[in-house]
Amino acid sequence: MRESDIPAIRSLELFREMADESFAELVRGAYVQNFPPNMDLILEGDQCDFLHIVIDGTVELFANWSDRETAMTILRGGATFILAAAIRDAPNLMSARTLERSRIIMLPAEDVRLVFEKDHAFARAVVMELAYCYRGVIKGVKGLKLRTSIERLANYLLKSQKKFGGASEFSLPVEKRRLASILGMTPENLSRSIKSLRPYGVEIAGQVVKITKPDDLKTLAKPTSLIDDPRS
Amino acid sequence: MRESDIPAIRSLELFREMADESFAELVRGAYVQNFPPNMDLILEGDQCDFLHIVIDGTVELFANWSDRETAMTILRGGATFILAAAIRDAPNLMSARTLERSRIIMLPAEDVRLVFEKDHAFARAVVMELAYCYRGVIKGVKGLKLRTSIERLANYLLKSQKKFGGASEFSLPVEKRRLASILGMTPENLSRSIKSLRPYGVEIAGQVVKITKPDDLKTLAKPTSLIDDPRS
DNA sequence: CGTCCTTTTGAACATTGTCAAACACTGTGG
DNA sequence: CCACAGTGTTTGACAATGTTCAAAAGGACG
Repeated sequence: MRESDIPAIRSLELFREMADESFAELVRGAYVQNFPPNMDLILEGDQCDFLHIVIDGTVELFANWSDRETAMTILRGGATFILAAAIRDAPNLMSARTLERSRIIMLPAEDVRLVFEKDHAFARAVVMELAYCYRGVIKGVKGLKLRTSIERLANYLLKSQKKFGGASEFSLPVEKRRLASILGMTPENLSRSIKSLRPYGVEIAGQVVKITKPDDLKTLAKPTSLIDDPRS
Repeated sequence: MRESDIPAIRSLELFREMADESFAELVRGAYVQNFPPNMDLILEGDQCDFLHIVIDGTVELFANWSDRETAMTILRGGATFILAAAIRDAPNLMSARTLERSRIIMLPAEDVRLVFEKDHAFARAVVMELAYCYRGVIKGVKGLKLRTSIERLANYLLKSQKKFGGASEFSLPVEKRRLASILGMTPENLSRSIKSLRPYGVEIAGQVVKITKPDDLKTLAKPTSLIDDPRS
């Protein structure tokens, strides 16, 4: 790995508070690598040898069963993946692939477990991160089980809008067919759901989203911090 | 709390390895309480003051949104709940109620965070437990998104059978309408799904399940350790 | 310019949910 | 012990939601 990567890594929440010595130990065995788009990184069921962290780019976590596939989540800079598997030394429950050209850190899972034992600050950061991920998945399940697909889409749009600073026009950060899978529907169904949001001031042309009646959309979406707030 | 509770608590995985001193500190502020059935324990959105652990009985975690409700999971002896919220000092994402008369430990969340800082063995146990819960939820999402309701039911039955030592006849440990909610369907739909499993050797009368053609059922259910194995 | 992939559209179909009513089970109080 | 209320379960008819398949339209890229 390059020397120049180190400051960026160190400034990630997971590593920010830990002792220099422990950080050095972690970094010693680490790889940093660039991957092209659409590259498989890990395979569901494989043993988990490395904790992965996205520095730059986009990674999709997905899962398969019986010839079906579903997108579980999409990760961008700063996100960790397969932390739980690395900690428990258990097989991965999800596969991962890059969607764009991506830069990724790989920390040997064994080093992670070792440093976890020694360094309190790191242990705390790991627990915080894991609890954060857990809560993220719980929110996802609540959305899936309590909302219709149109409601999920409406809330997704409002959340995206917030991420883009509340602008009334922004660009979808994901392909529609992946978005459909994330939201738990087929691409065809997403296409129709988008149309059915038109009376609520949603216009989507290509990747460009325009929300002209945010209050109407919110009335339909009924967002709540207990499902839709990524922090909290 | 009673002195007589202490050995049972100590033997839980979460506390087994920790120092006597730390354990004493945790137990000092703890409550142990019996609750009648159908008692609300915590409410979604509330601040999380106590880590809860089920000693005996049954607890349902559930969530609400917009006049709808869904069962998230059902917990029995030994299970912790709202660990993630306690660790992060964040609002609960789920509500909890007893289903049967239940005995429950409540540890002040602040004590948990304090002892986590001091005691390595406890910190490790917390991370392990959290990673375990995380993986459990991920498996749940995979089931929801990759399987039809009949497939979920089939796998649920096979899992239950395994829990009962593989007996061809056993008794449902949950009310059907709750099971329906756990599996992500309506009670009516569960009732019909049960019928549609009859050709696969499933007979359910009241709470009594009989599985006469396990191989046929498995062919339909296609269970996999990456979704259906509670450990791993 | 053509090829490949995504997106959209339409029509048929399958699955799941809703509503209303009947039925079964449980526990209570007469 | 029985009648009864209350709750959970099942059934039927129907509506809503979501999927599948096929085909056309639109974009990206060599």
